[in-house]
Amino acid sequence: MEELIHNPDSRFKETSRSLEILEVVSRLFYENGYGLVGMRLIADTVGVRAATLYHHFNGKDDMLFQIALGVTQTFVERLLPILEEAEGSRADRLKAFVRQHIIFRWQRRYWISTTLRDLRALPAIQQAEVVGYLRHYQDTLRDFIQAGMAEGEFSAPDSTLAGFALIGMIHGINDWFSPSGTLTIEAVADLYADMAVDKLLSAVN
Amino acid sequence: MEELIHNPDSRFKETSRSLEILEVVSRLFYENGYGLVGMRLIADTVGVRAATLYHHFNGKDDMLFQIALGVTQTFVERLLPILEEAEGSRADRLKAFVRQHIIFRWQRRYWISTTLRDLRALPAIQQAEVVGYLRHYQDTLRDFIQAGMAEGEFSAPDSTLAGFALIGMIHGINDWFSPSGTLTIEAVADLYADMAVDKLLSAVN
DNA sequence: GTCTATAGAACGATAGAC
DNA sequence: GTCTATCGTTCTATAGAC
Repeated sequence: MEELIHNPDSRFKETSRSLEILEVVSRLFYENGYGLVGMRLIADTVGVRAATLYHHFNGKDDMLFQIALGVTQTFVERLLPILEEAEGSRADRLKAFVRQHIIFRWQRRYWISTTLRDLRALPAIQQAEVVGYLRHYQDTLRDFIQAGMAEGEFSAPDSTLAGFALIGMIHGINDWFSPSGTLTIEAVADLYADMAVDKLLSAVN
Repeated sequence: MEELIHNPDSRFKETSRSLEILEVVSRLFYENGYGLVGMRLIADTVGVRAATLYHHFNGKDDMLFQIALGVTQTFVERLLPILEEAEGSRADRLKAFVRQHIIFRWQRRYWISTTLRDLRALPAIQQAEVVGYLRHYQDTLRDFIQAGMAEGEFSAPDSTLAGFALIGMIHGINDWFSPSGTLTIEAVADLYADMAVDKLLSAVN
């Protein structure tokens, strides 16, 4: 298994030990599910005693919240701007976004899967903060597709549904992709970007 | 919340009390996650004492296994045949399958989400039995798309990737759909079937 | 920052009566 | 088929030493 890129979110820059722990925790949550992972298992895997974890985090749910908020904020701050800042036509920019989105999701799959799967275990106010970023992402993509439809570059029966269809395609990849298969994640990203823009949203036919 | 259709799987036909309990359990697992749902919470929600549950099931993991196997078997037995038995062209049959697939997934969303999210909590041999049905589903859809490409009715850069893209679109719906929105699940099913067949897999452009 | 020790509650599961 | 009672374990979290 390749190394996962460390989260460069500035919230962690002065406490890299916390980030190291969260890398371990996110993988344990991913593999076992939040509710089945105990503080003792986390401590054993990190290589400390359980009590030590409470020096770095307020509790198990605080770990989950930092994982969910960290990866969601980072996604919105680093990936969404591609839609406006990439080179070329609207179709070109959407393809660039889809490609980077897929690669990001694979690199951060432990954080992302944990977020989407176990978010409901958090208190409502913390859920709402994360969901706010997710909704902003959905809305931004819908508006981008809507604008492309108005300009005649995209075609879809409904911009909201087309946005969700595209998101669904992308989100499903981590459920089946394996780096030991015939395609790299970069190759999958390229083919999906083509399917999404040249087929699903095509205005040609 | 509307009533969910009862699972007609014959495994439950002589013990409908078990099925009633699993309807409650699947919703608790869906809302809280398998690991965070205790036998006492299940018993309280069903309206019995915790010990009573062990008359119907071997344990909590047995409940999860019956949910996962039941809904997966039922899907394969009832939905996959639509691909061959529906009326019309290959494109027509795929549209019918997509529509029924989406409606089925919404009706059985507690069972299905629990299955896909918490399957890894089961012993490996039980996981494998469920995964066998899921792989059969993926393979059948891939072969159907492949055949349609050979006949010139479908077009895609890769039949396996196109199959996963379609599955991803469909599976994502339950993450955002709400019956209180502007579209019914049947309307979403129709629009997605059109997007999948006339756009994503279109051979026209 | 990490440790030992432990509190207090909740966990899955079982025995045996009715 | 459901109950009462309970066993032994594990859980999250804290207090306080180093």
